[in-house]
Amino acid sequence: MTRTDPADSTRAGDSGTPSDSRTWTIAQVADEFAITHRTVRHYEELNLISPERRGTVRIYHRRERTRLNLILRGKRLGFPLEEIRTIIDLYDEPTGQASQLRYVLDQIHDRRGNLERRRRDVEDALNELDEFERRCQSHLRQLAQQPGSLST
Amino acid sequence: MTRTDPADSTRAGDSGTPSDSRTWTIAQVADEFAITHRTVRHYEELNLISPERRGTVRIYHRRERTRLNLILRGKRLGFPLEEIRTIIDLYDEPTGQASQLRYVLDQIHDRRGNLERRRRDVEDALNELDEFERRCQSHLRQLAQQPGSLST
DNA sequence: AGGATGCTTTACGTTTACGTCAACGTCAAG
DNA sequence: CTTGACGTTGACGTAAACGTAAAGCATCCT
Repeated sequence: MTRTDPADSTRAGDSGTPSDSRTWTIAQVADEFAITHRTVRHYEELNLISPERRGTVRIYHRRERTRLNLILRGKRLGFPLEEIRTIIDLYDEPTGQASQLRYVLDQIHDRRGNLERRRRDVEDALNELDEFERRCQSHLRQLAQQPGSLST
Repeated sequence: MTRTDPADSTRAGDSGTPSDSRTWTIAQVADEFAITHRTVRHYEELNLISPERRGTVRIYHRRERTRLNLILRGKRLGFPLEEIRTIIDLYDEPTGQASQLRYVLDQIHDRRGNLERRRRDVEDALNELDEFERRCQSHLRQLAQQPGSLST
């Protein structure tokens, strides 16, 4: 029950412990993120993460954990993995040239449109749900005040 | 380009034209909702919609359009079709018994939790996107004020 | 009459996102 | 040294959500 939530902030500002060198095994990340080894490797196959290799074994750094957080949130939001990859790749690109930066800004614009529609969809769904609940509850109250209610 | 948006309100209050009897063919609904025949029939196979049958041909009523709106929004939010089915089925159940109503209210509770987390996820993603855009733009301004900028 | 169109069913193909073995390497503990 | 525990690479399986013919009716148009 005491699950250490792997909520990394995207930027590390903790200079007290220069803990940016911590590493994790595949079992540890799979466990903390509540996914399987297979899933972790699958994300690697799709180039969503790229852990270090010590010989043949995979070593996961903070960077991979940050990416996994973004991946899983993207999944919760229903994005396909390929799309998620392009998004999180966007987040840590060199951004050297101005043309490149403008391209990135374009992408950001598209992403925002996408996310804003999702937000509207969520809001609408929640509002409908609320209204429906009100109707159900008023109906339930009516039933409670009528005969034949055996408090089933 | 002049696409009639099939934005039905869930409840019909338009008593001027008792247009609740309009019907559509599969081609019409597929076209208006920008999906294929196959998709429409697929939703029928999964009991997400159940159009009338005139002989062998399918006739779609307002009810099907309402459901299609809910289905497509559910898809945009990343819900699997089976889950969508249980949700929209919930919305038009008999709700006869009190026990049934309580069950429905329970389901509503679960759904709301789910949707609220999605909302948080969307908000977080939007906030990160905004911050990232600000960084990109400030970076772009720096580039514009330095030599070597050939306005690529 | 004879296409051309539109709708139908049947059925196999495809993509995504993993699940599930199988078979093998490796390293510390008994 | 061998037994686990943990890791690795294939490679095939699967469920969801359609795509994509293929082949058959029905009707409408000229």
